[in-house]
Amino acid sequence: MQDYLKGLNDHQRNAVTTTEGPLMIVAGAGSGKTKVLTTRIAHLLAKGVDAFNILALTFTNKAAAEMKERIEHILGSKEARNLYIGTFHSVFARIMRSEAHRLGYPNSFTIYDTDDAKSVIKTVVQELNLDVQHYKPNAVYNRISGAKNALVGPAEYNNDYHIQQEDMRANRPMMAKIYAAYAQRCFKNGAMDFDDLLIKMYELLKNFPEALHKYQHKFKYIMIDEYQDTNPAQYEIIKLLGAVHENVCVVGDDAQSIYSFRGATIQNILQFRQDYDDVKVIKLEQNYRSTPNILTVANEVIKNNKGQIPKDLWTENKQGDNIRLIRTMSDNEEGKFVADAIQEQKLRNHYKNKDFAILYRTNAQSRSYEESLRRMNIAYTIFGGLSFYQRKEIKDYVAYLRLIVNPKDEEALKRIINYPVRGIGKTSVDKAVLAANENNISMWEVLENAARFGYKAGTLQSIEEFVTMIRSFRSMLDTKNAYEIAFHVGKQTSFVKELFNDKSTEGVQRYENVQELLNSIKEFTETPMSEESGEVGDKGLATYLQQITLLTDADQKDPNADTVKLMTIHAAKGLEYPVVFVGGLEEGLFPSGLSINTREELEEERRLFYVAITRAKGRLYLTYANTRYKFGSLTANEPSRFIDEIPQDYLDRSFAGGGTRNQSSSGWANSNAFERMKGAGSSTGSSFARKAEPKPEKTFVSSLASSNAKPKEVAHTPSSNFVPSDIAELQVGSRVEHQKFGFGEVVKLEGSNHNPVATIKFDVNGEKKIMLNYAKLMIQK
DNA sequence: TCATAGCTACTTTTT
DNA sequence: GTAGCTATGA
Repeated sequence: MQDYLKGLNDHQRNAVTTTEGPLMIVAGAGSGKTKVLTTRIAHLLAKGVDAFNILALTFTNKAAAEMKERIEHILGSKEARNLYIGTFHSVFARIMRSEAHRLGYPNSFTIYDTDDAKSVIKTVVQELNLDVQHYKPNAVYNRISGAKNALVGPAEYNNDYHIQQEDMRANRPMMAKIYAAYAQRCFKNGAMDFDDLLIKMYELLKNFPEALHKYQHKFKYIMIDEYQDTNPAQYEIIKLLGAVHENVCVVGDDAQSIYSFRGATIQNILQFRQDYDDVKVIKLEQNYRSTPNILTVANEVIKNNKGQIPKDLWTENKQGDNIRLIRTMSDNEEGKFVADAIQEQKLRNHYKNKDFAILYRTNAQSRSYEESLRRMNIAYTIFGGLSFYQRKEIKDYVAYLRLIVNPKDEEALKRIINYPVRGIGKTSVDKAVLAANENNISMWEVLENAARFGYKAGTLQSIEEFVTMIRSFRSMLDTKNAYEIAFHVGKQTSFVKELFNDKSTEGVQRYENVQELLNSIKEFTETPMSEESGEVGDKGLATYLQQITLLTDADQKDPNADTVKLMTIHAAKGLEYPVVFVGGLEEGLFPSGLSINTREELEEERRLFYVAITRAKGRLYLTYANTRYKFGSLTANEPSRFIDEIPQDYLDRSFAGGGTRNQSSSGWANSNAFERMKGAGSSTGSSFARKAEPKPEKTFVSSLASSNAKPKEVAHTPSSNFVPSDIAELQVGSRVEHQKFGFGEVVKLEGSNHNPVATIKFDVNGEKKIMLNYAKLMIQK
């Protein structure tokens, strides 16, 4: 037997050596899924299969990179670099680089990220003379994305009775029009959004038999990781690609399906068994990761979901500690508790920073942990949130590069045409966009022929200079690599110099970021790629741009650094840590208040909780806070319903509420004087700020400033026991306290369930309409 | 045409 | 709390 097969259990080995025919591996959490996948690929290669004939699709770039590395390690060779391995999006983007022309796109097409896409949507909504407030880019984008992931094109969208009914009910009758206009605009811009990468791939295979034939025969072996998170578009593509050889191997766990908001459907698992003959199913049920305690809790929690694929996850690991459940008074104390616990565990059990992960439902929650960790001098890394490439200065720079590669890219053009300021303002830009639409040409073409469109002499000259400059950059495309061009652009345009001259802290940071960007481009041009280097523009700008758009924040940070890792649960999928903290176990946050309206949504939240629990190898801490700042205002929260689903014998409950005395009680004496000053002009001089603000002077200044700016409003300082009440209990006639406006009486309740509005007559500030979703009100009892 | 200040609306999760 | 938009004055 080959060495690499020795460390596998029977089921795993079976999965690895079953190379021919459709195969479904149902892999429970921690059952060695990645190991099986990588070994299976290594096995194929060892058997003599050509790396060029293997396609492996993963969910993240990180997973792909890790897999490659492991395969190389098993084989001890560089053969793995020739594998087609990556995310659906990146693999298809790579293929599209040489096939897009068949669909009428330039092969140098641009990939629009979510921001670009929303910006285009906004533009088309405005051009259709619709209200952007009503057709919010965010909502429209999600709707269109949903359609695309289900392979519903603009025409079908428009003709589908149910879809139309839905839009009517949502009072968005123009959705189909917007969808069509958006798709057309992207096409005109020579751009694909994330979803297009899938859709266009599908169209390519569906409508171009030569292309289908080519890739069907190229990819003799197909493997798909995280299969439970694939959507119908991905499913159909795989079905087409795998139709000839039928060597399709999918690996997934229905209990870990957490991306239905992105169109993923567990249906794909059921469908798979129907679409192929003789699907072999192998279950991996032995867990190698977690203690029995953690596993039991996870199993018990997920039992509350209906219709799981029957699975019996077990382990031989030794018992371990109970799960710890900690209640704190506030999000800040939650952060403090976690930092303290990390410190304690490091001392007591000799853990390193990298043994800890802090997981949460929303990115916004990272703040309190960050502060506490920083205060305790514990090194940490946050994954997620704003990616490096989403920073303004980087997007600006990249926009130049994008425009050079693809002048039709209107988003890029609009971004930089007047950055740095060159006298082509909003009016001139609007005019160019209009002219482009009227003549059905790109905005760039309008600029190239600006003289024909009646610009004033001064503007015309600016435009011509701009066009000349971009053209000169473009002339470098064929002869220079990405770095050379990027460097040249930075030198020729003055915005880098402007950044350099900005000596503010942010300015320095921005300049450093730009330098980092250049470094990354340099690195890109110097890293060797696969043997297929004959492909179009390997070290060219286009390839570079494609790569960075598909890179997420998580891909840019070192997962092996000795730091505490902070990330959302979504981002933690596939990872494991000796000690895991799951924070914010509160109703409305986890499960999210936006996902408790249907059974399906709630079950997905529960699966998310399952994923969170099963990240832990040895110790698991669950925390929740009684109060938490949301949108900058304080809210009170109930503990999450998921806590009740945990068998209570497995839980050690405790309360971490100490250490705040100096902030609330012994601060009274000092604060009274401070309060009197701060509350000057307030009708409620007796009030006291209960907030444990680390910087009182900030509160002082801002409240002073606001009372100066708005003399009409009398400042109010919330009572010491101010905790917002549940708005559901609000009635006409209720006596309330508002954090800003003071005391008053509810005169009227109106608005929808989702957005209730109360009219309140305040004692000193008069009648005001208050949006209850955002306001902080305490009902007086 | 441009820079700034102040206001508003919003926050799930991600390729 | 903050990004992004609008109104304002230069």
